[in-house]
Amino acid sequence: MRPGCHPNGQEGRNSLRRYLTTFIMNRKENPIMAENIAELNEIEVQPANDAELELAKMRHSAAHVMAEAVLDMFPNAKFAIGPAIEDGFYYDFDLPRSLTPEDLEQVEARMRNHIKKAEVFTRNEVSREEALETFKDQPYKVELIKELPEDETISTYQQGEFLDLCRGPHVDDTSKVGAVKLLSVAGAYWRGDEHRPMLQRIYGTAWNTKQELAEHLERREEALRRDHRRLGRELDLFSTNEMIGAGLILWHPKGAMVRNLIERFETDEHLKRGYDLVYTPHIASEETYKQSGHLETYAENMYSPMDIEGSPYYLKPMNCPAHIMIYNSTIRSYRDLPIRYAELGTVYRYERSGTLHGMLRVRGFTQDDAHIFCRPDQMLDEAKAVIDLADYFAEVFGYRYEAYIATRPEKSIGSDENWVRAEATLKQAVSEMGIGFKIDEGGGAFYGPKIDIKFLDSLGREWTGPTIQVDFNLPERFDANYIGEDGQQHRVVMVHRTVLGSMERFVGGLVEHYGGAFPVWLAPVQAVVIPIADRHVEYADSVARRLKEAGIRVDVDSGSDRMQNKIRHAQLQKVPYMLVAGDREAEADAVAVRLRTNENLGAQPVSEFVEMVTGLVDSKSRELQ
RNA sequence: GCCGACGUAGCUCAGUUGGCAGAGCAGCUGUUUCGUAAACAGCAGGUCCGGGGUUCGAAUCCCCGCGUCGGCUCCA
Repeated sequence: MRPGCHPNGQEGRNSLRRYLTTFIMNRKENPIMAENIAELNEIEVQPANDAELELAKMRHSAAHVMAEAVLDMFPNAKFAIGPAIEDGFYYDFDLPRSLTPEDLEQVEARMRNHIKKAEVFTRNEVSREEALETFKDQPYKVELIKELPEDETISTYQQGEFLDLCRGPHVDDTSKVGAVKLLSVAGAYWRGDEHRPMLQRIYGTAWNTKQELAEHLERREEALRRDHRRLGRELDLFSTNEMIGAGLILWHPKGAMVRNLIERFETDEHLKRGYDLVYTPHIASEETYKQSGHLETYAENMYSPMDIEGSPYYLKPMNCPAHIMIYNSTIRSYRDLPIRYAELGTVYRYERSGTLHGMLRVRGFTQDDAHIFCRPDQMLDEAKAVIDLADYFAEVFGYRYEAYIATRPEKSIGSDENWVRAEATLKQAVSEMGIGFKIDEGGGAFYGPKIDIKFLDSLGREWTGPTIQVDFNLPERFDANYIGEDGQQHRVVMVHRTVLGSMERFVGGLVEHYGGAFPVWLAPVQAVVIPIADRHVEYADSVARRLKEAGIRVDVDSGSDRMQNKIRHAQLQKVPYMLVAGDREAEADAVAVRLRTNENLGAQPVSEFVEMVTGLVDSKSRELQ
């Protein structure tokens, strides 16, 4: 965490990438693990049960088989590490040339050969000296051996011609490796350090049966079909533009409608829950970020300053300094607290070009930001109230979620007393809300502990959700106080929190969660009226007028297409309702209601349809009837 | 930022050895007036990502830049 304010929550979107990110994070945070290099060459996943352990063992063995195949093709290959990961494995190689997709096919073909031969995995324990001698031509292995703890047993595994430094375990022989498919080649820094050599990493997936492999590949296909970048274009929600610039989102009318509906909902909800709305500028003077500490520790994420009559000003990367200024604009009494400032605050952060990703990782975005200023004794209730809000939003959007409490990192500021109290308070808040949580040991910001809530979407993928962070830093830096009952000045407690994160990221995630089929209350177009022939257009228009009066977002498809094609078109746009209007309907003041689920509800009086839809909208139902 | 791949019509893509810029869908126009996922015909649509170079000639080869994608790093 950086100093200053709450996180933007910009994690990779797919499970593999997220998994790896998490893995690397854990390495950094756990020096004992990080020292245990041998483990790097084995199984990175934390198996929950025996079956998962067996699967991970098989996948790790698959990595060895892949290395064997690569050795066939490149006798001088240098080998780095090849662990099992979620759904599969990878191995990093240093090769004389870049791998092509054709190479990948060849590696896979050779792997199948080795698997067919049932080569036995043979374990050998060797001394450090023997190991160094054996791997003297393998600089990465040598580095690993040298860093193994003194008392570590060093073992090697061999199958066929391939010998690797490895602690195991492995399957008995290569025939036990299941259905394998190589997925991609990518660059990866040796030991994740951008100052060290770039290796070539081959990712593969491996399953016990062909059937499971096929199912996994189908899940990948499904994720691809739901990709918000693809749906964003197909449903005309947003775009980016090379001229405008990378990482800057253009919200088209339909995407803007979805966003606006969410913003209205969330703003109303905040007002109901005692937040005050504020607006703050997009730029602020250098002084601001000197005092907040951003220029000390967050400068690399900030854009170069612009000159205003000789003074440098910065595009804001966070909203908190401005909010704290509003707090400090007058003397506060303990009676005024808590004060909750909410703002859909648009911030700009420099992200390196290679990290940009659709709407999920961008350079300009709008946070549903809020800062709560309270007394220490109010922290518990405030934290609980935020959790309650998060729980409500999760329910409305149909996410399950998991909570993590991130505790004090080694490098941190603030008194022990403050930390102990804040951590205890956050734990108590989560417990009292009846929510299970995991501890992210040492994962807190240096300026305070936090609660992270991860949303789990319809495909079981994790998304950064609400965060609640206690901040001991900014109130100090900006001398933010209140007058207590004792007439003395006291340091105010500041809590940063977002519930949705950023609108870009949240809507992007929501598109994938729903697969583009928004619930009725969020659908940019809720219904399309489909006149069967030209003579029905007038009636269709009159239906549309009545629906619009009732607040329903409706289009009339009065083109010359046949009804079938109009239905197809509305269906592909994932419009919830297709209202067919022909002679029979015009006669009966009705519409024939077809759902995007292909269900046909038959003819309904227009008034009945309006009632049904407004009911579903008011309740924010995810059902269509 | 780094490694690799890619960039041709709104979208998906083809384009041979360097020799006239192509298809399907979408769009527009006309015909058709149809009962639950694609009527028929015609027309129009191009800075072949941008800039520079090689060449008689560049979408094609070379260099630089921009963007996108898969990862790494970063972010959390």
